[in-house]
Amino acid sequence: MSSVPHIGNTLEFIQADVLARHARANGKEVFFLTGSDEHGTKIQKKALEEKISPKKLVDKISKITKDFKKTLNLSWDGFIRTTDKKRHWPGVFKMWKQLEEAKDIYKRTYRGLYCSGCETFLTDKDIEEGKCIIHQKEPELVEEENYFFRLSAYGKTIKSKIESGEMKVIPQSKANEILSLIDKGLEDVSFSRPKEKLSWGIRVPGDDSQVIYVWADALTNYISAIGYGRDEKEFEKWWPADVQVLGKDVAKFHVAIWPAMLISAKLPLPQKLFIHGFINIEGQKISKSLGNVILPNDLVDKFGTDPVRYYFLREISPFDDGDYSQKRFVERYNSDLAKGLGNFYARVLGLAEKFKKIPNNFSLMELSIEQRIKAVQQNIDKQLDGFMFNDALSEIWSLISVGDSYVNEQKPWSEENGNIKNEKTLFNLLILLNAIGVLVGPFLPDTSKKITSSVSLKGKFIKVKKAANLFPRLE
RNA sequence: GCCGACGUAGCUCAAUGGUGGAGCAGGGCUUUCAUAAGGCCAAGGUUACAGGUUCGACUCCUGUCGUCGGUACCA
Repeated sequence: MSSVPHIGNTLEFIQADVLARHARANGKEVFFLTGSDEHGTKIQKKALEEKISPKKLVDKISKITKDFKKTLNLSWDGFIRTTDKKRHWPGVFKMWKQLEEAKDIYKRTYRGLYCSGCETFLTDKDIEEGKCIIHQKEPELVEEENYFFRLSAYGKTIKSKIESGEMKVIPQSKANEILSLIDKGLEDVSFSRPKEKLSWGIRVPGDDSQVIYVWADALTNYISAIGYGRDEKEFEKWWPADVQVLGKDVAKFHVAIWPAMLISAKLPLPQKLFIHGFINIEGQKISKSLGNVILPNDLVDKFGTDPVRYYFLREISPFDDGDYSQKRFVERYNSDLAKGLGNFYARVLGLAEKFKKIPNNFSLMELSIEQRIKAVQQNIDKQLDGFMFNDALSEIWSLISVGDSYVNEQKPWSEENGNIKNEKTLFNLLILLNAIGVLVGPFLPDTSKKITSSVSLKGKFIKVKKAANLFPRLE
């Protein structure tokens, strides 16, 4: 990333975090990795514009990105920077060597139309009537020596891995886009640049005049971070990844180049690639020129971490582009969080606090409620397996409706019921509330903690302690 | 241009070829334990449009219109 991540870039952090927390809750050992790609032309250019060194620039961006861990309450286990010479570079060198050994790296003259304004080679769509669209200048024919990666050799294999489900690409529509590219035939890709053109990067092993092109460098982060090239035991423990979460803009690189590199290096492929869409703001694309960029911190300061997580998981469709709208946010917040979960919490605990002692006796459990909780649990597993964060959440919310209806039916505030009946009602409500608190954990970690620590199921009697309103209503 | 996806209630989205559903918003009724919260009920649709296949089409086929992607060195 060449600038500070906005809410569009942070969606995947939240999604990946839910997957990691959910897997941990199911007893799996998890390594949740993220990081920042810090090399490449864009960084070099941006640094020049800001009149600071590339190192200073990436330090700044990386620090801000790392702060999201706290802002968004993320649970990553590792954060890799591609400028990290100790942890990342050995993996890149090893990968390069493997590709060379497989004879998939070769030197070739690249001939292209170069625009000195853009400081890059132009493609057909950058050129109109022989001139660069941006600079209205005729590009010059430039030749340079590059190392190339034999991507063309791997199209067929990648296709079969996708079609057989060995590497699942979700959603299918994105898989199809790549498959049609493969059918047209993949071309070899340039994997290095002369250092005069691009100095900010990792030098090609054994050839000091060339710098490794950003994709070859950056994609390797997934394995360098977990030990490839420096701690093989650790690497084998974690690779292959169960899932990689990525944005649609980088789908092509992850679904074509990355698997090709892995196959060439004789490494297993990630099992799933989940590709999310983009976020619009009030129906418009995020763009600096429109000035509609929203930073995650702005939202969190205003609404809190869990509500922000909730909105993006519940309101944004996991596979298509989504929209952030202030109005929708407030609607969601009030209906689901304040009047839904927050009110249910206050309602149940308020009732419970009026009773001196609620026996902690599971024989009081209503079968229908118990079964409903179990069903929701299973459905969440299923929904998250398919990355349907929104549907998983509405499963949990259906339990709140069950609870609210149950309160209305049983009227546990009425003394006419007698103590025994009311105790049973409260027992069921507290079990239900606690279950909701647990289930909501991967999505809303803070809220989960607040709920579960309000209900203590340890002794002979249930102890309750009502905290402040979870989600004060917004006007 | 070529390839592909999509178009369903005001909004966000569901519906193996077999009576088009849910949540939210808006409307009515109702409860009082709770954050002027909860519950219940009704309403809301020519499934973009026009044809076709079929006993039967949101679903399959063709065309039109509209929206959005992909079209390789843009993190």
